[in-house]
Amino acid sequence: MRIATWNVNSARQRSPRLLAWLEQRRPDVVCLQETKLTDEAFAELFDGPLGELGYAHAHAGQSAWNGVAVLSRIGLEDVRTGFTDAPGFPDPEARAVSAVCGGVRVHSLYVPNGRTPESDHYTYKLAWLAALRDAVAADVPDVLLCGDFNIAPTDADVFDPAAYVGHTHVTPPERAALAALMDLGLVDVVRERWPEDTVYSYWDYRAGMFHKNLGMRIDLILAGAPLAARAKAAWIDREARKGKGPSDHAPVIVDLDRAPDGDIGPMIPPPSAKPPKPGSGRLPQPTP
DNA sequence: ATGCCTCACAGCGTGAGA
Repeated sequence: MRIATWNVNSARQRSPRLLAWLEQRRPDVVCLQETKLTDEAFAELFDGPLGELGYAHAHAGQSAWNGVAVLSRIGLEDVRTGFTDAPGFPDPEARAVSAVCGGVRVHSLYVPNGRTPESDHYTYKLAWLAALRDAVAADVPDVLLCGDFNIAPTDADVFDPAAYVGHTHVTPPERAALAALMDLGLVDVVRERWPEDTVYSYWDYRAGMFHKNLGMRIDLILAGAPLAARAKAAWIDREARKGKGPSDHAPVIVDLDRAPDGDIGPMIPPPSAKPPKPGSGRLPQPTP
């Protein structure tokens, strides 16, 4: 089961690349952000092409700004637009949609940008994240939170932390809000897979930032622990950021292994088990 | 070449993105 999330920065502008990418990567479930389309416009543009590729879709949009969707070719049930007590700015915005796909509730999220730490939009961002946490708590652990979080979880997720002092995306309150969300029992599957690596999902269009690999990792897949344990691969598809007419974000992809049908036994020896004598096994021994 | 910003809406500039 392959799940992906991609801030496409206008589904209309990205249409050819999005459809080609779906054919190439064949994800089972895709979360989109910044479609920038009304539901009617999205349906007019994508009902046909997505149907041909085997995807059903749930879109929550508005004119010009925001807009999120879940695409699935493994079932799309119990669609929910927005979430309980989601704050607006001041009116509700199209920043969240979720559906049950293959037995998992998948959320496509576009967290408010925040603009500057002094702005009303920043207050809105924190309130939105707090409400999201309360709203999704009941979905854990069979849940995937996918999307553009507009937060770099740690300084390792920013090309130059010094360049972002005083800016949004890296402030302690934003990171605390993300941490509170993850404290529900969610795992950042890409960082878990690449603990020491430089991995970014967004690069500014300007000044050749992508080509210098000066970016940020702000697009995340947060998985309930049992789902995270099934992750066989988790990566950021930098290929989709190359070439002509890309989004400024790259897709994030996770491949989940099939759920075990029954008890497949412990994956590691219990703590009480005696470790084998050094040199007694065929596997290389760890070096201190 | 991975190659130096893009998008929407308005209406040929402006605000937003992060």
